[in-house]
Amino acid sequence: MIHHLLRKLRARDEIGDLEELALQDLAGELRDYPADKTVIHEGEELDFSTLLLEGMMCRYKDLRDGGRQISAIHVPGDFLDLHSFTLKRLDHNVMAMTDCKVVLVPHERLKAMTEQQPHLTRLFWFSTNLDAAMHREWELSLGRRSAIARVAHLFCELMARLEVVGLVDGNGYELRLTQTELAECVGLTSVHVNRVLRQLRERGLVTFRNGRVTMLDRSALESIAEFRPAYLYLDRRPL
Amino acid sequence: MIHHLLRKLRARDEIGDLEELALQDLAGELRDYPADKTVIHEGEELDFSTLLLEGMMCRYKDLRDGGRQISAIHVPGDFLDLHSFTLKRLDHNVMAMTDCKVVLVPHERLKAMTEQQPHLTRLFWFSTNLDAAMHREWELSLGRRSAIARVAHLFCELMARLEVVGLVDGNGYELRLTQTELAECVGLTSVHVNRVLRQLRERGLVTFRNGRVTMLDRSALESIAEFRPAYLYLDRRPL
DNA sequence: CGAGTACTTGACTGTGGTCAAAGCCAGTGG
DNA sequence: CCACTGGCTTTGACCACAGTCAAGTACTCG
Repeated sequence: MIHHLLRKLRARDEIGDLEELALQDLAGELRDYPADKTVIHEGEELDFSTLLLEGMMCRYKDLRDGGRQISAIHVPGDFLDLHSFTLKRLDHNVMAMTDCKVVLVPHERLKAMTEQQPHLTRLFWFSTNLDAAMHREWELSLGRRSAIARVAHLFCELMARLEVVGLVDGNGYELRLTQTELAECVGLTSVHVNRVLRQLRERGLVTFRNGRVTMLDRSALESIAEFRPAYLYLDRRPL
Repeated sequence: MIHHLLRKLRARDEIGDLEELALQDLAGELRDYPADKTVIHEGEELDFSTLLLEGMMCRYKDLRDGGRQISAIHVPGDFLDLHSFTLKRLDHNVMAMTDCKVVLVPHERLKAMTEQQPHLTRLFWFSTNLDAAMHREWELSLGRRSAIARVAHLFCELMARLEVVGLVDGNGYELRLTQTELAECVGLTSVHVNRVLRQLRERGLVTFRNGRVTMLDRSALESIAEFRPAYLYLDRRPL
């Protein structure tokens, strides 16, 4: 069940058999969420964290005028809100972008883990720091990249992250988002995202159709995005 | 010496006397950095984290075309790179924006802390999660707020954070940044930041002159910024 | 007092936003 | 089987916010 999480963690450090058992013991209630359901609301008190098993989810914040910014996309193996363990409530909403399966991890069990498993604790800490690193890269996109580079960068990031958990097939991956949701990730309007997607297609770089991203020329795409995956920390360094 | 850090942590949770001693024992070498010095370079291997004692520092990333995005500003009491404890190297640069005093904390000692002090470990984990929360709020600014709201929001955030560590005097605070640096925080050009600052001044909201921010009408400023400080987690919740 | 840096302002430009209409497609029900 | 619905995508015309370029001003510091 926690197979994707294990893949994600083992891409970064060794995990012993006993630790694997300890991880399995964290798992609590299983839940299914339908697409478009907001499952955690800003400010709500939480006593569990949520591990995504299947599907894609996102975190977002709204502005008074209806503007919405998605601050992170999550793929299987990601915790959506591991940070709620120390923050106790969230500063953002969490939504299922597709039908999803998740498993809840009570904060009690996480607390016990911090008392008994310092190495796993450091790995979980790493995992929230990795989220922060992705936030920083998105800040760079939102603040300084052109529209086309922002969209290209998002496609490159998701390709790299989905490779880690084995969800890339062939030269692309499933991505069941609307253009409006894409726009909410990259700080553009859906109209402009549509124009950018056409450009990317016409220049033979990527296509995004029928809920699938297909890389036509990955290295050219990474080049216009200035995608340098170092911020994803994809190598093994013992913690 | 770690007085600002203690204020910052005690704003969020109780810290016992023994824990205070343990925190003091973390401190290693003291250093002074001059303004504008980049003190940590992207990718560099690190075996210590840096606690800021005096002055202001920032983290930033560059793009090929010379574009620069500042992803975080740090004030006294902040760790600049506590996340390097689990990440081992950084995905961004760190620069002193003013003359600064810092103290280095060897990762070895942090590791020992994770083995012996689960409560402090959770507090430090909290602290990196707080950084991530600020990143998310900046993503919202960069992606969706208007130019004037972005600048207003930054001024409001710094006011709130400096209050915590006692560095607000009267109705404002010292902020020795150039307009270009401000622009690099909010994803605008320095020319446009200049125009926005004039507007803020003429509308009687804030002034930013001679390295000082002066709030003329704080609540109006917070309103146009849509500043809601919940994301700073300024209340006490036991970890 | 001169050099260098930061700030200020104006004229012009361009990227991306807004508004609106039409097309497309899957799902539903008659 | 087809008409209808509603959500998503596509396109065009026009607009505006913020960028660019350039010149001039104000301060500091040496």
